[in-house]
Amino acid sequence: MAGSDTRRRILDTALAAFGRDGYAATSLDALAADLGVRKQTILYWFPSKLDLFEAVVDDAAEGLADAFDEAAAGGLAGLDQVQAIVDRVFRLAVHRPEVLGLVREVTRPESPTASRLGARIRPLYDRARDFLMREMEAGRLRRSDPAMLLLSLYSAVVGMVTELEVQRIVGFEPTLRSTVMRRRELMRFLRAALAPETTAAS
Amino acid sequence: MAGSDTRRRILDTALAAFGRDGYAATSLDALAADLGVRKQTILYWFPSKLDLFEAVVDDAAEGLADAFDEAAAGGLAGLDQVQAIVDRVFRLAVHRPEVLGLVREVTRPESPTASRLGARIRPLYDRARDFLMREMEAGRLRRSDPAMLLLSLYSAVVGMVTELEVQRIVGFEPTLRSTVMRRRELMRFLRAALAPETTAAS
DNA sequence: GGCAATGTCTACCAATTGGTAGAGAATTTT
DNA sequence: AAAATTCTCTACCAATTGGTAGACATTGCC
Repeated sequence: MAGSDTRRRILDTALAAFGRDGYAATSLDALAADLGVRKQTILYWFPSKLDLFEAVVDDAAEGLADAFDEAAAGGLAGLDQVQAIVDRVFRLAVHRPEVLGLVREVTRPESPTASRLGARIRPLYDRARDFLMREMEAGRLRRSDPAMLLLSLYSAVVGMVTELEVQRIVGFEPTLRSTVMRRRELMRFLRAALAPETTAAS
Repeated sequence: MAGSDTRRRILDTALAAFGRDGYAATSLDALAADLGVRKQTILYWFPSKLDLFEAVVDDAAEGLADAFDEAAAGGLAGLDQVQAIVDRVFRLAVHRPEVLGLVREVTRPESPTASRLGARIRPLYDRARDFLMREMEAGRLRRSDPAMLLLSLYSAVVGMVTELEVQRIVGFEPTLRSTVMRRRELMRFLRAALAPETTAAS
């Protein structure tokens, strides 16, 4: 059983490293040093660096799917459901920022595994789109192209969560408090954009 | 004069490579091959890879600043000004996607040059914040924390523009038409979020 | 023409990279 | 206890990395 524990530890450490530094900037030697183990142990569990990366991507996708499932389990509707998902993603981002870093890493044009993550994410995407369409149909969300809307949501959320460094660059140090404020601001933003028009349409 | 032309070509090619593949995944040899030149020529113009990267960052920041200046030159107000900037950034993203790829690259936590870009971007940031505050004051934009709002805007715009690959992953191939639609969708989003409340305040 | 400066090149180099081969513990199975 | 399996290790390796030293060509200047 010690073996599969090693495997688990490798996956976790690799996720952190790939998510933080990117694929190219992460060397197996450095990873092994972090783990207190030799590089060859990593190559025993994963035949190559790319295989390891793919396993990490699968693992991260699973984590994301779980987070969504959890947020969707409450059976909420409309903006409340959106809020629950945003909350959940933020929680994930706070205590495992590497996951979203990895998403960012894998969604670059040259990524050899973009299609892999795509396949893993696709079901989530379809579910989310169905949800949005249903809610629009029911008049609980403003009507618009759900695919486009999802991209907007994705960009806003991942952007907001991932680009913490921008915050630092621009002068204010990210604290727990400021993170909470960011989430609140994002929700204001989303509410304003998603709420069905209550008065006259323009 | 052939010399400074080489320098210019190196900067352009390096910007494309760093923006597309990231710093670590870009080798000087590959860059040199792209340029039809030897690596040592690059090292003649820029003493080290990191120096080259910093020069590229400066160059990109300058390009961004120019784009903003151009968009701000019209002297528009409120949402019209926001729209002009979004339009301009989109145009930049369409014909030089590497610039925003580089922004993404440089805004990761481990980036050795985050502070560099920060210093270059800071004036733009201050100007934008002043603009937002003025417009809120004048009642032309919904009132909220301008710093937070700027981060939201930044995330939404860069996210939307940069994460083209997500679009691909999720199934629809980015075309010029779809890019235009994305911009329109983003503007709807922003208008909804930024427009001053015309009816009762909550 | 001689000369200095500029710019690109060839020839290397030490360090690091991902990866192979296989020895040697430790554990499980028989 | 012997044998087989599982796991981690040492010892290498070829290729690539960023970078140095210095030769060679080209240009403009006197």
